[in-house]
Amino acid sequence: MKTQLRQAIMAALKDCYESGDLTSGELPEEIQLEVPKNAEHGDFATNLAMTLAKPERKAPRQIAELLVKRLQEHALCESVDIAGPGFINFKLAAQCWYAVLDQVMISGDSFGRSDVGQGTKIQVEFVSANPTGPLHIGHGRGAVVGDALAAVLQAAGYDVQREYYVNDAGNQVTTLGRSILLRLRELQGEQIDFPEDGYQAEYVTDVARKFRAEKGELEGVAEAEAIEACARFGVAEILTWIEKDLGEFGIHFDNWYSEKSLYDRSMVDQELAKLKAKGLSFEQDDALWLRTTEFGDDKDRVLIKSDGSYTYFASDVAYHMEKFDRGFDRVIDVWGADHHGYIPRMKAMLAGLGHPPEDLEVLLIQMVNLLRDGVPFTMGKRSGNFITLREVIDEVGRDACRFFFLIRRCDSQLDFDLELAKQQSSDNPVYYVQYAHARVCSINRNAAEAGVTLPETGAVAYQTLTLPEELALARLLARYPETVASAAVNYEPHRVVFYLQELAAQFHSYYNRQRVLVDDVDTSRARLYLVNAVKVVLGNALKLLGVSAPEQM
RNA sequence: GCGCCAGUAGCUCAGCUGGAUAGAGCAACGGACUUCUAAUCCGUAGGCCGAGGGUUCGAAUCCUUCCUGGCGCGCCA
Repeated sequence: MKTQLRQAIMAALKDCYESGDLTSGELPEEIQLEVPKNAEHGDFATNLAMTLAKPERKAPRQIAELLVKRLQEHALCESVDIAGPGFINFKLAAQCWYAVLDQVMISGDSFGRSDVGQGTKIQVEFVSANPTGPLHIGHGRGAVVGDALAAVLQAAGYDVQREYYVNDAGNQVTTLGRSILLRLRELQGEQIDFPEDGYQAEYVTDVARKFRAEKGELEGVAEAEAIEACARFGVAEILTWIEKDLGEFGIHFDNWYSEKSLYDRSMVDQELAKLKAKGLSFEQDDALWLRTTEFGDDKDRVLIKSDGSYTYFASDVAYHMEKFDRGFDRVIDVWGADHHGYIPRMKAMLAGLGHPPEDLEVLLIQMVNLLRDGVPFTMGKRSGNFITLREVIDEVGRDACRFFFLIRRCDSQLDFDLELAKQQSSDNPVYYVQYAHARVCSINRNAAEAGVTLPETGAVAYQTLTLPEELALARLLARYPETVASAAVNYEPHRVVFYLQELAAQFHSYYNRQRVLVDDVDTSRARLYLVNAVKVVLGNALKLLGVSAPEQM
């Protein structure tokens, strides 16, 4: 709708210049159109006059009058008026807006899809929690935001892959192995002095118990070998928990990518060799460093430690280079905000290897402060005092939980009070939106009983719908595709959430003000058409967020 | 000390990349169920957009200096 109008204005303006009606000012390259906050001002507005009228700096009525004449030829505009300092308001003809209803009903599930992504191959890597323990609440936020972002990108025409990076190499895995082994020995009756730096939580004992049941006891096996066996078993076991929890949360990955496999395939050494060949790395104090300062980092970073082992950064270099080798045009990493200090070195590494740093976009997810009755939890994996994602889902419910995580811009912190989320579950915004969907379904059931059928096209609607709130609903529906597109381009899935709440609010308001099923058949059918268009959009948007759209509540 | 993110109604937050009189939801107060689901709606009240300066026709939005809160600044992952 906006695009159509913009094109029409541009064409009209061009006409004006070519015919010599307009001489002052310059033809702008693009017209900015805004939706005025106050609907009385019109459906769209532009500060075009401002641009054109310089240096007079006043709204030229002449331009507006010429424009309206041209636009009326296209039957697009009902009126054009000049308002405020340099503003021209375009009030579109009502049928323009009601035409949207047909678009919605014909497109159905695909209404809202666009091609702004132009098939760009993009990877969203998210969660990627270490497989050393169950997912906790903080992972949940990253999981939902990443998943919804991927869905929004898909809807906007990007070619999207969802990936989970499994950190199955490195110290933390060895620590896990050692912890399991100690618990195993404990189960075998040994007195164990459990170390401070081990994983102390209860689940480690569960893994040990399972290991004992499946693999028996580790008699006469060398310490290092035993730890390795426990570690592998533990990682595999915990990954199944993670996958299951995410699955119940409605999240599925296209690919699980093993860090260990990078080493197994010598990928890390290969990439480090490339860096060396480019003269980007150097040796100092028995360690290998990457000269990231050359590309804007604060200090140089270690790739290989003086004891010969690799840093996490080393495998990340290989991992990210490999992503581009796999053909992705752009790569998004969803990280906890506490990792933000890590971004400069990643960008530096990309720049060093000849990739524009913009190809990597890091989405930082701010902390979730978990509360119960206003009292904050302190969380820490090692101490074992943490709330798992599963517990939260079981307590709050999947739909409410997902919606709650998405309701904010991801770069602001989120207070998550379990008791509040539970107690206020009926006041939760998610039910508000779902209820709107259920209400339309209910109307449909009543319509079927009364023999009122849904019109094939919106023709009836155009003639019958005259109320301002009906027009407002149509206009809001028209905004949905651009909402999704802007959410994708800006990597901000929360925009869809706010749109949904607005749509639900307008629908509820309309529902309370006007009956859909009335004595007059034409009116009933026209309104039925309208509310079913609302239902389609509610359903599409909820699906993007991974929240269910119930038929009844 | 340096860096990143935030600061908008009593509380929790939007504000579409510079536009018109800054918006929702909770909480408060007053109303609406013999009518398609009251998990809803309507109304009232609530503001130095953290503070100062700058950029311009125009700033919550951009630049700058402070203040406050959170998080980072390892040969940890």
